[in-house]
Amino acid sequence: MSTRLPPLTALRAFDAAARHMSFARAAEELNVTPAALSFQIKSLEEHLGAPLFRRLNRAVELTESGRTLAPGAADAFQSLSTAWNAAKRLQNNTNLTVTAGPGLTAKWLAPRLYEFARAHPEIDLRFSATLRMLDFVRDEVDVAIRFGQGTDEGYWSQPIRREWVTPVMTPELAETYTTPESLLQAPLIFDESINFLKPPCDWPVWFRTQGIDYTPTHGAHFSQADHAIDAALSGAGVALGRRGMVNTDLHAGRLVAPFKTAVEVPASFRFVCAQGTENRPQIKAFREWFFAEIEKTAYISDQFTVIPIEDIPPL
Amino acid sequence: MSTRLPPLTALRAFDAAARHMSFARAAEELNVTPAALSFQIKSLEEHLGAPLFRRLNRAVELTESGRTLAPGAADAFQSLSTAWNAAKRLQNNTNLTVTAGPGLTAKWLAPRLYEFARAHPEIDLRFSATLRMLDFVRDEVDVAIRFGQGTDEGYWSQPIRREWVTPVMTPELAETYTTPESLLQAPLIFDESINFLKPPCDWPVWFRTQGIDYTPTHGAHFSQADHAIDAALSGAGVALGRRGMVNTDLHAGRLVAPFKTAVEVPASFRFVCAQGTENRPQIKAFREWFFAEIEKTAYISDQFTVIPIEDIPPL
DNA sequence: CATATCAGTTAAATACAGCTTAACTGTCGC
DNA sequence: GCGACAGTTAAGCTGTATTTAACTGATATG
Repeated sequence: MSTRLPPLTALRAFDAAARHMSFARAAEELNVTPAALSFQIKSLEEHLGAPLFRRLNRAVELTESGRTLAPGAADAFQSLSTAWNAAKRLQNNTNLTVTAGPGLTAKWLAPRLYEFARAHPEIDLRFSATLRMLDFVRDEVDVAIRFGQGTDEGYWSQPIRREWVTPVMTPELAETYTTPESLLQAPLIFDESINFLKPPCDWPVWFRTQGIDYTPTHGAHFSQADHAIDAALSGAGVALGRRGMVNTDLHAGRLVAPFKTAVEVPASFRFVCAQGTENRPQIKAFREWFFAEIEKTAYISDQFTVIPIEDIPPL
Repeated sequence: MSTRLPPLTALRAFDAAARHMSFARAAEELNVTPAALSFQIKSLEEHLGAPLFRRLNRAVELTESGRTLAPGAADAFQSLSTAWNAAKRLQNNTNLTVTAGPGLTAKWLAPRLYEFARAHPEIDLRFSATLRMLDFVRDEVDVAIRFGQGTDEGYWSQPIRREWVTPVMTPELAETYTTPESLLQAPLIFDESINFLKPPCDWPVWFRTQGIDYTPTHGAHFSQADHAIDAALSGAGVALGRRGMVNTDLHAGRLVAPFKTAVEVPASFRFVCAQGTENRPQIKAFREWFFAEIEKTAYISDQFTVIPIEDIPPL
């Protein structure tokens, strides 16, 4: 049990030697002479009471003891290294790495990147577009914009206003499809990126708000929200657009939402960062800019009657 | 990235301080004076460029940097410690820890413990009865006797002869239930510990080998094999006994298996240890004793017609 | 077959990290 | 106000870790 640990530098030397399977290369990695490394390994072997390496002609190989120790040692130094880097990163107030889903990154963050850079030239902003749930330390990320029904326990989290979906299309298409009923003839575009929601939030649900019982079967399906919006932008059809994904295009007039009923999505975006980091200069700057930027297109939401999904009558 | 790590002793001091939330207790743990610990922390903070602890009146608390570093450091030293202990354990040739399921431990290993101890007085044998799949390093175990359909890739593994099941009961009950058909009236005992097998290996399957279509619904159910055998031993009914669990009692005559048909179980016991440890003195001694002991009751298997489960005709 | 080279070891000298003792600061509880 | 407590600081010592330089023994090369 409480067998005290051997000298840590010796363990680090062993780790390097085991990873490289060469004392010479290990010595190089640690910026010491091969002699020093040889001593370290020898000292460790004395502490253990058994050899860790079998010295062969021009190579070394691990003994059973070495093979037992090596993986744990590698893990340990890996873990120390990431943790230390993460702590170092906190010292840096000019870098900021933000992760968000591919859709939001493409449709909301990327188009505004230039504007943020102009407002905060001292901050080097980076994006990491992934859906993977994240570990701020391991993934070297400072801020996450997450969408879903999850909770953010253990993190600092600020909800962004509620999401809704409503049909969107190019202004040209809007001249043809002027009533909800006319959409029954329209080419519909499906965004599967929010299929995981319960209750679902799809075309049949929106049609129900119009008193229409219709489950469309044909149309283009996209696994990512931004691709669905891009298809709508190209005039390919009518998409059920999520607020966060389409407000930029609605604001610019590239898309229109002719029907003034929207379905509230039973999930929301949250601005998430590690507890206690919310006031680091670059995170605070980004957070304030981010929420101010959202407010700029808030007026769009006011144009809609947003119906909570549970208030929609089944047909 | 390649930010070199700070002095490792300082990191260890930080780990201890963060775990205890007290420099004094950390110093005690590391067998150094509080002054030394204070210097270590200070040195680490200089390397980092930021404080790790906030010094309060009579306590310390972690800063954000400290909170970022602490979990990784704790993991790292934990990992080092287990790996080191595992390597140390390899030096010890007098201890042997064996893990097996509760059933085998109770019905096979425990009754033979005394015999092994007499044959190998120099070896201190310990049992760890658990079903959990194991990590030899983390769980401080040398040998595992595992039952199942799994593979043992990455380990040294030796299969034990095939398992089968056949009805067993006390000699007294055997006077009443002399034919397979008579079992339809017998109180049956169910061992649910092998319910996970596919295809299943239960009463209906054994009855099919006798041309009987019978799915019993009543009877005592046990989640562990040894409890089912204990029930049979007490005369409470007829159990479907697994070879490994009942051969000791059959050999001793405490149980009898009047019907000479057994169903081969589609899974087997394996003797498993870490690669390269199979010839450590105590493991080799145990292994040889173990397989020799099994051979002693091998004659029992010869008394049965063992039918592979896939050869049993469906009814 | 001699020779250069490569990987690791050993010896002796040295530098410095890390430790200790001892005295000090500030706070809390009595 | 006093003593106890938690952590800090200063000065000096100890021993670990490192370097230089020479050595071993195996392998490749001309």
